[in-house]
Amino acid sequence: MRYSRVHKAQNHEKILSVAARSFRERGGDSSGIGTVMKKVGLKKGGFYRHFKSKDDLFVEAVARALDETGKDMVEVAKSAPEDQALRAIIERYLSAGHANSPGTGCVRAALGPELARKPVAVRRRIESLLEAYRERFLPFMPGQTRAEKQAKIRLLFPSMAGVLMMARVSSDPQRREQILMDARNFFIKSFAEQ
Amino acid sequence: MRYSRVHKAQNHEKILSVAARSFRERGGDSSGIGTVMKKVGLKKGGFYRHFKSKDDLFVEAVARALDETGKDMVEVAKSAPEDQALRAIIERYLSAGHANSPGTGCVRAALGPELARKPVAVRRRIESLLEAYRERFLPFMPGQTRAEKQAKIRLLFPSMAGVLMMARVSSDPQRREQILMDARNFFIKSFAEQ
DNA sequence: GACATTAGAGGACGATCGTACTCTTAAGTC
DNA sequence: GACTTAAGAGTACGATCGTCCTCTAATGTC
Repeated sequence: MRYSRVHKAQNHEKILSVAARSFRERGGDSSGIGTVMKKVGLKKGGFYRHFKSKDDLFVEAVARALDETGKDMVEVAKSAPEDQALRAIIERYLSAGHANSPGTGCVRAALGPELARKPVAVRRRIESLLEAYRERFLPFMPGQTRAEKQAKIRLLFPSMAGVLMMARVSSDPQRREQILMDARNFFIKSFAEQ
Repeated sequence: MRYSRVHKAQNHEKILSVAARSFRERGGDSSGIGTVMKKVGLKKGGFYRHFKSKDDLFVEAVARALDETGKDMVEVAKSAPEDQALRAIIERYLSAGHANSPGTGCVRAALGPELARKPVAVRRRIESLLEAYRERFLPFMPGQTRAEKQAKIRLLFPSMAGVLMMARVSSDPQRREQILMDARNFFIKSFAEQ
């Protein structure tokens, strides 16, 4: 039967947030439409009233994830002493908490190679999402020109994502923390000091 | 019918090298046993004469890939002037060629998050493969102690992998090259100079 | 209040998945 | 040369996949 517009909007929200988490936790391929809908509490029959295709959901979920993590990270930066903002960002990104919860963490570290394999049309949409994400961090980056700051962001986040993603491979928590600590020191020294 | 031991060994080789490429190109989930066997020229019926499970093939394929890329990278380092070895490694890793051919490139950048999602037993096997990989690069790393060199390798490769993986998302070759170039400069300055 | 629209259920589509059998027939062993 | 072993084909298993269709009943519109 037909449901109200607000009811639909609520379900749309739920699908998006469940998908954003499920994709990051299991990977896009292992996280089917059926599974996502079931976790929302719906049957898969109604999926296509909300999204044109799975790739469409994927992009929307990535957008949602980037928005959430970006917002969170900016908050962390803002609540730090002004000259410590970037350091706070790095410490948060390379924290044990982030490493232990990919489902609510950075899209790059959870889905990077998968993004690269998507068809060009999808990739272009994702690129612009990433650009918007980077934009948020401009105020916290050192550097003279805007281009200089942008270049640093384009280097810092992917690098940290690589470290985080490989730290997650490690099965030993102690070793994992060691890796993250070394990385924090390195990135703080390279980006946040002077 | 039964085939000879050398015949089996040859097919084993073929399966492994096809899988190593296919996994990196399409991701483990999108690269099924049937597809791999077909590309080898066999039917999937015989697969389990060669491997216990798909995860078993996965680990073996990762081993193969790490061995090949490690060997290649070490060669690059060795054929460079001695004080330029690490620089040569970085330049090769962050080259357009590497970015454009994930199927023959670094496992981290192609399968990173997927590795992190595997069951612990699988992850442990992969960890030790990565350790062996890192071992190869000890001679080319600056640093006083062995621990110091190891720490640098454990930081450098994942970081570069992150950059490479995100560069692959970019649909514009020029932008991609810009990202890689900036990263080369950064990593050379941070690791290969002084 | 009549009427067109639509959210979601339910089910079917053909494909592909990983795994596990049997069967044929040649290889390896003695 | 008789006998055991095993490589690979072939097939079947139950699941799951993304997508599309029909049906229902309530919603939004006039």
